[in-house]
Amino acid sequence: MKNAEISRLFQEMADMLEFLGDNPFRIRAYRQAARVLADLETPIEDLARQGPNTLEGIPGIGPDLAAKIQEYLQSGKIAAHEELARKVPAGVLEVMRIPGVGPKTAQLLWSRLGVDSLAKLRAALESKRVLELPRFGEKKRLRLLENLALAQSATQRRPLGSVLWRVRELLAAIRGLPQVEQAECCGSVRRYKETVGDLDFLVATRQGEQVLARFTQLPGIADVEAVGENRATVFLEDGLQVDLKIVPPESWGSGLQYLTGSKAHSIRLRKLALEQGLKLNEYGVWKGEKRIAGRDEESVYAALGLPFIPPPLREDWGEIEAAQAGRLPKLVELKDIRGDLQVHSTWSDGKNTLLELAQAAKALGYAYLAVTDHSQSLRIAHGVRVQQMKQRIREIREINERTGAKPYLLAGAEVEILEDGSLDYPDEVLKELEIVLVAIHSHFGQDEKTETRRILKALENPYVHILSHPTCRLIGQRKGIEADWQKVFSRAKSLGKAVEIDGHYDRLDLPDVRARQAGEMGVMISLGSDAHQIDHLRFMDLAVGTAQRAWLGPLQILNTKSLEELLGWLEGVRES
DNA sequence: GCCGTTTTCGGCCCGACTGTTTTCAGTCG
Repeated sequence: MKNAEISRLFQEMADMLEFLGDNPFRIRAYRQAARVLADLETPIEDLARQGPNTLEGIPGIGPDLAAKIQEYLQSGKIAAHEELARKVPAGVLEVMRIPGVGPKTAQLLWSRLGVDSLAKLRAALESKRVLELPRFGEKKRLRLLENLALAQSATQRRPLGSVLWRVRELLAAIRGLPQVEQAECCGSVRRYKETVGDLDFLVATRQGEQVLARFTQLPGIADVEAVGENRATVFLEDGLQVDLKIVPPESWGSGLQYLTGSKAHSIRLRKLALEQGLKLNEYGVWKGEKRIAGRDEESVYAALGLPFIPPPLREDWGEIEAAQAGRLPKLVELKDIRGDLQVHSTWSDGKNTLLELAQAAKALGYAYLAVTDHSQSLRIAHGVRVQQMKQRIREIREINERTGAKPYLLAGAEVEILEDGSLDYPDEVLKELEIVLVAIHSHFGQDEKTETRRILKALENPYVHILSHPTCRLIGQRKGIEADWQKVFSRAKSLGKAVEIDGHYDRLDLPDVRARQAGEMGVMISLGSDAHQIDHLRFMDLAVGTAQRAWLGPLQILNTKSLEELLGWLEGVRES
């Protein structure tokens, strides 16, 4: 799939055109096309095969860019990209990525001081030669030096789950400030996007300046980048950027909408407003000078003739059209979840005993919990040996008796899919288990055909219920395996089996786009926290958020079923 | 460069903050 490659080339072309001072709307067109390509679920080469009209049918792709995509697919390059690369020194693009350096500054630094790398930028800043440039003073010099250091340490987007505890802490601190009427964390966190670039907090208050002054003093804040009347930008000790935006209480809803984004979604809304003779900004929906909505988010959408669109859908992935047509999905919510279908105990690599897990699950109000310890060949995780299995199942039953099966522990396993697609337990063991997950933890490097065959073989074992963390990607660390997902999902569908969204913070696997594809094909989706200790059970929240981003409703999710329904489903899989 | 039940040409989302200015350019979200 070449979508990401072409998207990156268009992005670079936009950067280079910007550096050269080209038409800003042309630049925007390249960025828009880059975004659309990156979000596309279908391989662009499949669409290209259906003829030129199909490519031009993609919003944001016109005749020119369609031709460039074809050119890349045929020749592996885009002549216009190479043409631009000849005019723009390679290192200039990374200089432009330093916060505070835009195209104009980069152009100035390059043409006057020959800056075409981060090393030369540092030298120019440290030697103070930059002060010769127009609109360049000492403050700006120091700020850029600081940003350069920060950029080189921590500007990567991080997994959502790795910042959530920080979000809760900060939100509590902000809500605790005097004069704060309402506060929320917005941005990609509120949309449950799998990675987070920065944190965006919104506060409703009439005393913005006082709130901002206190906010910048909160513990853990290492550096204050900017503070005005209405917003502040700070950095935490680990380099994470945090923005806080102030709106008056009557603008709380429009402020939420604005700060939650996504940018693409907001731009669509603003255009929609203009078409209706209205204006949308963070302070409200306006008819001339008069604010006609903004107190809450529902009113903002209503003023534009739309039902409320839940934040996880706000990506311009068709949610606005669906809203206009009255076809927004009813999304699964955390409160619909009756149990967790992937957890690990001390029988393998988990930190808590079966009993502790049962008690923690009870506190969450779960009706059931599938204990899915690793199978024997996963030595690193102390996989359960065949000869231990009888004893383990006996202990699970004992605990069910002790607790009155509240919650009911299902005897399960996360069974290794071996290199050739065979499973790590013999069928005699599998059939003793009430729920069988299968997963890949090794031999990731196989080609797409081999990997697909491997997964299908595992799925076809009659005792298997669920394909766990299917792509095996680790966010920011491992790309994941190549497989023909269309084939995998279609086989899962015909076998009546489920695929999982693993909510563990570094997995979120299936990813949103793939989960949406599976859901559209009618495959049952199972949610698991993949908890290895009791406080990881809350990763279910991330699994649900990802399911929402995949447009999934409660009926498509296996663990919204009651215990009886679930047991019936599990048996049904084996009978068919 | 894209797009169009107002348009095939003339538009293209909107506002805040900083630093260096003396009214605003550049950058960012």
